[in-house]
Amino acid sequence: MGRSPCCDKVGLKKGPWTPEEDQKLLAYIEEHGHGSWRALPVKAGLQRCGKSCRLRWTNYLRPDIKRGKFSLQEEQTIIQLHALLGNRWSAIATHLPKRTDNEIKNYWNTHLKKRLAKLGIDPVTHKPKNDALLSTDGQSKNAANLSHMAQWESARLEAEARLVRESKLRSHSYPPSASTSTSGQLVNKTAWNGGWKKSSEGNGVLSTVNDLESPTSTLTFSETAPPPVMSTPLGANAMTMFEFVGTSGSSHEAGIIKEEGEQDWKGLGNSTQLQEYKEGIDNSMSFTSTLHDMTLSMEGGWTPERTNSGQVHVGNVIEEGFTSLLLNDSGDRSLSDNGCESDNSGGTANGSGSDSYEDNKNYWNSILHLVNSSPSHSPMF
DNA sequence: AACCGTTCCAACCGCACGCCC
DNA sequence: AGGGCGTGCGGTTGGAACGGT
Repeated sequence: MGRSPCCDKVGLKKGPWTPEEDQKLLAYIEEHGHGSWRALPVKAGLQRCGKSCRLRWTNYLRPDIKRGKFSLQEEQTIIQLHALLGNRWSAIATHLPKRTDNEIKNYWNTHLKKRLAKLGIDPVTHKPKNDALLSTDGQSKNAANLSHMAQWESARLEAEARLVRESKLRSHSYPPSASTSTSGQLVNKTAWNGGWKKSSEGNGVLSTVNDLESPTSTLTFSETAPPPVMSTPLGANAMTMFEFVGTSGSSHEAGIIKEEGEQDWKGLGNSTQLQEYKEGIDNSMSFTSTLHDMTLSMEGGWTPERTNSGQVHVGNVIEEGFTSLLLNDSGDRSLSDNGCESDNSGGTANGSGSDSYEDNKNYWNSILHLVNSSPSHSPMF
């Protein structure tokens, strides 16, 4: 199909946005909605191309954006989803409410990719770089099965992400929230695009409101109404998976956000916890899965756990398990050539191949569990 | 203090795709 | 059917911030 240049570049400003520009853009969108992005700059009195305005809005000024450090849970969600979806940042972003694809992409490239690499896990394939262990007997076949399943799930998620985007476009009931701009401004709005209205900071300078919740503490998922489409019997639980992400509750107030989270990663890894993780999944987690008809039989007990209860409990079990798995090799520890295989099981530290295999299996287990739980947990389902 | 290398992220660029005429 | 338009998406980059020497 034809492609037109994004805009007439002559005379248009590029580079960082100034507070004044932000203000103009916000004021216009709050009053009129964005409408046609191409037409917006002229109407809003901005010397920018529409694309730049759209980006500034979607990645920064939009009120329903959570900024600040990623929580441990968010990190893990990103890693798990990346294992399934690859660099489909927008699809991943649909699972992380209030995070933009750009932010997730940046975070992946600057933090998570390196961390996985450090662990000896290929950030592209999410397999151990030393893949010899997987190349034998039925394991490669299992990997192929998983890969096939991931592709299938990926396609499904993509379609569903589209649906959610469409439904979001139709939805216009946003609650009050705050967002920050680069200049440190805080903007406080109550409506957007038919629903948003500026909350009367009449002086033209959007005010700093000290008592606003910090960006990382404003995430409450009741704010985002489930899309009208694709309701599930578990609709009310749709947010379960993310409920603890960035809430003002324990994790945030306890400072368990990224930097501290990294410490967490370091502190959690040991074989006992790995075992607890496995047991925890067996005992505590139940899934309603769109994949439940697919049997994935991995050697060594790789079986999808599922009950018929329809109840979903995704909590710290999987988080900690995944954390343990990754953190055995994270942080300050220098990795030898055998990378994750050296002592992934923490306390055991025997570097046996079977441990590596077990850990890799658990790594993928955790990912599979995420997939299993996603359809009924994520905001879009 | 000055310099230099690294990290991080906001913003840009170009392609792809869907919709409409 | 095919072309134009609008927008979404993912890759890349520029420069500020930071840390080390």
